[in-house]
Amino acid sequence: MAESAGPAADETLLFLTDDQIRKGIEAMFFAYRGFTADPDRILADQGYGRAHHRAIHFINRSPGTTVNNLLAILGVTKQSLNRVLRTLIDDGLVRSEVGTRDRRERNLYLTEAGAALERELSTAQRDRMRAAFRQAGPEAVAGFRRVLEAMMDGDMRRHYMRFRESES
Amino acid sequence: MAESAGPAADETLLFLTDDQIRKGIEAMFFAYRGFTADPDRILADQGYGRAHHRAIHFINRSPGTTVNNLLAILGVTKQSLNRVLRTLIDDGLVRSEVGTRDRRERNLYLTEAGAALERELSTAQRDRMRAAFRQAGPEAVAGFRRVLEAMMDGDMRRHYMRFRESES
DNA sequence: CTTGGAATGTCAACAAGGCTGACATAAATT
DNA sequence: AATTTATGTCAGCCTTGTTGACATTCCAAG
Repeated sequence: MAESAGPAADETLLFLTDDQIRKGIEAMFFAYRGFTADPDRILADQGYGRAHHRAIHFINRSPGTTVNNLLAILGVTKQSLNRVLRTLIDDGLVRSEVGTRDRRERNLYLTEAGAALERELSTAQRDRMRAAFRQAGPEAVAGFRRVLEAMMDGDMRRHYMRFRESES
Repeated sequence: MAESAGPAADETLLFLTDDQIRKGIEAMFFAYRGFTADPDRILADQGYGRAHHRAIHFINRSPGTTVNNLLAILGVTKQSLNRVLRTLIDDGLVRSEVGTRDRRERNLYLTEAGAALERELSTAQRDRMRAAFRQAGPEAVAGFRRVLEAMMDGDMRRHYMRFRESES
């Protein structure tokens, strides 16, 4: 188009200037701190960390999931996950059952105590998210999700979408 | 209101259901991985980590900033920041000047090499962010920012806003 | 002007949680 | 029977968070 560099084009693409993008980057950085702040506090009290939260969250989301599945979602090594999982199992928050279909697999479930901690963590995190959602309004929330989905890596989007469907 | 639990209310508040919120939480988790993936790869090649990226980013954003200022923004202990800063200074990416007004302070600047790495990192990160922004559209971007701003802790929002103003 | 406290930065040591590599075991598959 | 797959474990490394101890510098109260 002849006037693609004209003022009209500049105006419609203002959200793509380096400055706008940089603001988006910092927004992401600062918001993620807030996003994890409340669970982090609770976890610190119990001697756990963010890694434990992630494991608990995804075991709760899909009870009976296997170690391998969890590895793919969390994107860490089995050694790293194993250390976290071991403490959760030893502390009686997670139950690991030998798979029935394939007995090499371990199916992971939250125990009652694990579910209790999960509720405590997700309540804190949801409260903040809910407040942010309410304050921003429904259309902002839709935009928020659209941008985040476009920002994911393909693999991660697959895991995200699979969940969205299963819970539609 | 009498009909606050009626179907109309349910519909307008659908974005506040536990399910919607949980999707927001997972979107945040998966998107943050994508957000840091590209810089992480570059940094790993050079033997640096995310902490170095953060320091470089904020020194670039406000040249001459003090260590104390950086501490407040990054939300880590001075000892932790110092280690990262030390390697950056030793490697000639950051210059630390004794403050003129107050000689206890150190004013931090990127060297030419530091600025070059900063450009490499921010280009990678901006490219992904720009693609996500373009794909989602301007209204989604506005919503994205509104939700993220509402999600920040007060302190962090202050740091975020201060920057937004200074770069208006 | 001196002295005590506050601010700032550095050094040392430790912990969490990533990583790699090597290896064992059991079960499924070919 | 041999191979592949899923899982677990040991050992060791790195980054990046933490505390504690300490040096330097500034400022303000006496």
